[in-house]
Amino acid sequence: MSLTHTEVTAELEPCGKNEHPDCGIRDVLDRVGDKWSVLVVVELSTGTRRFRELQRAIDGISQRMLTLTLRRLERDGLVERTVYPTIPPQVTYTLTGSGSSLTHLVRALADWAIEQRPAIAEARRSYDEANPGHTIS
Amino acid sequence: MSLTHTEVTAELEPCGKNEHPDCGIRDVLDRVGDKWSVLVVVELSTGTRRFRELQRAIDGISQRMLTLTLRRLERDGLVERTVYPTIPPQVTYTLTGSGSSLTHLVRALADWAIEQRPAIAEARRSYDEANPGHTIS
DNA sequence: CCGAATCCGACTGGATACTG
DNA sequence: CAGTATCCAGTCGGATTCGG
Repeated sequence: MSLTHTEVTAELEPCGKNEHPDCGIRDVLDRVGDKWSVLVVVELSTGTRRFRELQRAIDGISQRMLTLTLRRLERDGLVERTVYPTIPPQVTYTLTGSGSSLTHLVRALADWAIEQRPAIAEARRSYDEANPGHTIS
Repeated sequence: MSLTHTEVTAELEPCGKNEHPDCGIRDVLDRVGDKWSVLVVVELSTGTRRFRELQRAIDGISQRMLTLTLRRLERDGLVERTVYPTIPPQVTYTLTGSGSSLTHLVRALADWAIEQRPAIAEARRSYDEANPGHTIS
């Protein structure tokens, strides 16, 4: 549960450097940074959900993306998939230990986003005002 | 600096729900989840950098992506851009207050990634072994 | 050195239809 | 219900070229 921040941070820097093209953290962070993965993890942080429940809860996700996201999370051992051979079939998803450890970070990130949102919105507004027609976003 | 986790977390859940399509946090998290943004922030967490320094430090980034990433970060008020009208031109980038507050989260995320990497790698291995030819990634 | 602009292939992801 | 498969428009991002 405790994230043991100590000493591990020392290994952080070389990850983006030339001398070490890809230390394998990239693909892990990609999972975290994924648009839908975060929302799925947040939704599952409350408890076990079925496929349709997730789709209804997460606005705008297609069944294709939900399937892919869940498969990837399952592959990474963050989500456990349980199939009940009933008719109609019933499948439930729940966070594993690794998955719920991620929840705290996701929440911290969301808190940060909520906290910084006004400042960021204002920064964007003034930037766009100072640079009209500057296509970035 | 303190992230005030209290009470803010309560507003987290509705963000992905149907009743609230997009509460504006999405685009903020998109910035965090961006592949290059994270690396740029990490690199700048050490101190001020010039354009070419960043490009050399971050392996694999094209000048186009570096420019776009820096512009977006600047637009969001996370990075400050300073131009020295010398010849040849010199431009430096440095994290703002908001930017460095993000650093801690990014580090926590990187720590988590490093910590979970072995488990995730093993989970992927066993998953791929159990599901051969199952194109996901 | 620090970019902007254009081209273009590759991948993403939504819509739809179909299976068990 | 819980997926899989196919199609296809939109986007991302690398390579290249040019300018200040």
